Amino acid sequence: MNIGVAAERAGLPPKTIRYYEDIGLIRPERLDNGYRDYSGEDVHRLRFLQRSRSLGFSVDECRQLLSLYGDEGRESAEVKQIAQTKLNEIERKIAELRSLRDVLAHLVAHCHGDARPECPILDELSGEARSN
Amino acid sequence: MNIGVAAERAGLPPKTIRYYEDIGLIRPERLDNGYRDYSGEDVHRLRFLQRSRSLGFSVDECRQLLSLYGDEGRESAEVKQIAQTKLNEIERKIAELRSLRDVLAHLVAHCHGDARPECPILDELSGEARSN
DNA sequence: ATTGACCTTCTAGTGACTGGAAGGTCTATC
DNA sequence: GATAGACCTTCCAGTCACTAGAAGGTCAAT
Repeated sequence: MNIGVAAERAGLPPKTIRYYEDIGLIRPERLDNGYRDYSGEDVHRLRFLQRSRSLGFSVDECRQLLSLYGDEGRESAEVKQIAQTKLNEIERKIAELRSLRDVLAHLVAHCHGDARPECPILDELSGEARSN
Repeated sequence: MNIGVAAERAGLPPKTIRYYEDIGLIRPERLDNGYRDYSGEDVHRLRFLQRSRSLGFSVDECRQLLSLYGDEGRESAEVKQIAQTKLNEIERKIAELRSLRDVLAHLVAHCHGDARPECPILDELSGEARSN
């Protein structure tokens, strides 16, 4: 099938699929006219990629996962390790964003937000914060 | 003062400071030997940038904030608007990451993580998930 | 024959830096 | 005066994961 159909089935834009080919994630057949020809298995792999990317795995992690997926002799421990590491990363990002949010929420709450120039947000950013 | 000293005082790498100059965020004087010469005020602006970047504002938002900071006739409402928008973005990102985390944590919890190849994580990514 | 939708490759741009190369300058020491 | 080392300069390229756009080829239907 053509890239447009494969794209729709995989839930990925054609441009992204060509990019994935560039970086060696998939190798579809080619027709005589030069068009890429995707098999059902190719679409399967593309969906795998779409799902793992949307779960926050990097392209390189997706490459590893895809290779493990195709490896009959894999050990699930290896997959779990990758997922656990990603989970830890996500936890760290959440914690970081939460503390950002707290600081920002505090600043926003203390700014009048009117026509006057006085602004605790700018004061804080400039390092001239009056305590609270 | 030289860029190295300014960098240390602002908490930014020299490379980043040169980049900020490239994109027009600061314009230090130049000495006869071609070296950049940072004033106390320059360092102040750099610290402002360091702080606002670390709070999650994009460089363009920092540019706006910096311009508001230097504008005597600003209205704090405008600053508050920028910060509130950023706050909303951060909230959205947190929510998104939390749902990612939940999915991933669920998968990790259900993977044996041993020497066998069976793996619910891969099953899910491939779309062959057995319910739970 | 022509239209329009599809496909191809290629180049370049995104954001916010970061690394490295090649070379100039300053300060201190020998 | 020579040299070493730490600093400074500019410029180019790379990061990540695409995405936009240009120029052109192919296909199916009218």
